[in-house]
Amino acid sequence: MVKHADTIPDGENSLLLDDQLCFALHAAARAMSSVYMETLRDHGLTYPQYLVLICLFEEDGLTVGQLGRRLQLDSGTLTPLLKRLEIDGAVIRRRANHDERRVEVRLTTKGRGYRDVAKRARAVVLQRLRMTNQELSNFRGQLANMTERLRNENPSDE
Amino acid sequence: MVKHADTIPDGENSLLLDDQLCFALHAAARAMSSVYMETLRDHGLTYPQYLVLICLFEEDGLTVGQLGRRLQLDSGTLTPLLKRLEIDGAVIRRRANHDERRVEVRLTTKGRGYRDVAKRARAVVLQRLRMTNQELSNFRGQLANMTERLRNENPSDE
DNA sequence: CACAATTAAATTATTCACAATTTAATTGAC
DNA sequence: GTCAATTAAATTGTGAATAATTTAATTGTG
Repeated sequence: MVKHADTIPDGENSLLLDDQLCFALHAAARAMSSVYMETLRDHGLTYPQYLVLICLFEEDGLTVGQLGRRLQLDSGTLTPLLKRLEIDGAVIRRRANHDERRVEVRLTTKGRGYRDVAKRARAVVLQRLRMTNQELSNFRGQLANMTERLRNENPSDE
Repeated sequence: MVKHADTIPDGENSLLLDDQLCFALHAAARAMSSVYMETLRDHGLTYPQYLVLICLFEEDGLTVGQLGRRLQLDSGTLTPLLKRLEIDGAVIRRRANHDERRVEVRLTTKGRGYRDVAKRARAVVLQRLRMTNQELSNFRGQLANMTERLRNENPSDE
């Protein structure tokens, strides 16, 4: 008897690329990054740098650790990225007075100026997406929900 | 008169991190990769290598270019990745007879053996997600739809 | 046939992601 | 107050993503 389960895309066992949620997610994330880069590259910024900047627009003077918890990135990623932003003149890194282990990151005038670049980059993305605020919000919620479940070691009963 | 539009998360102009679809997407993609890695790392595989392998499970003997079109990756990413898979003994790369510019990638017995690892990795993800096949399929469709719109240079009327 | 244009893959360089280790500052137990 | 434990960031090493360039094979035009 030859089983041909492998050729039946049943959802549970399929390994077909087009059935993979993970591939769709991976592709979407890279497409999103790519669209942001169209605008950002003219200003010498990268997409992860954009994410760091909007964190600082929201609250300036965060430490490396606070940025890392917010963005889910560790110092191995952030330290060199922040050094590049400092060389560019967008931020200043300074050891905290009260605890010299901490490094505080502050926007310069040039750094605050990137706020307009960020808004323009975002506008391009929104124009392409053509989604209503409601749709955007829903989709974002679904993604956040999924992320939370993926991060949850014990799915309810293990 | 002081405008305070910046502090009102209106969806259109907000630069708050939690309002960013892009960040939710970025975080979800990394969380997904992380869960796959939990299983894959025990076998010395990475997540992008997993994606290449399931392409080859679906159709063996693809060329570098065909893999690239399927996964949206160029030779700068694929060549070193495939060399690592070859060193691992999972695939063999061979110039095509009829056109020596092409490099065909074929699974070895060891490579085909990773099919079980791939299924197990996928099972862990599905268990965490706790989504029905219908939900998975819908979500995948939404992501693919979004990717297509992001890739589309001219959104209908430019 | 000869030679320009095209195609396929590889290479080089920059940046990001992440694991593992190291260094330095701070805290806590005694 | 001393010293172990903890915390914060930096460093090191590997792999991946992408742009730009290079090399080699093939195709097409004359």
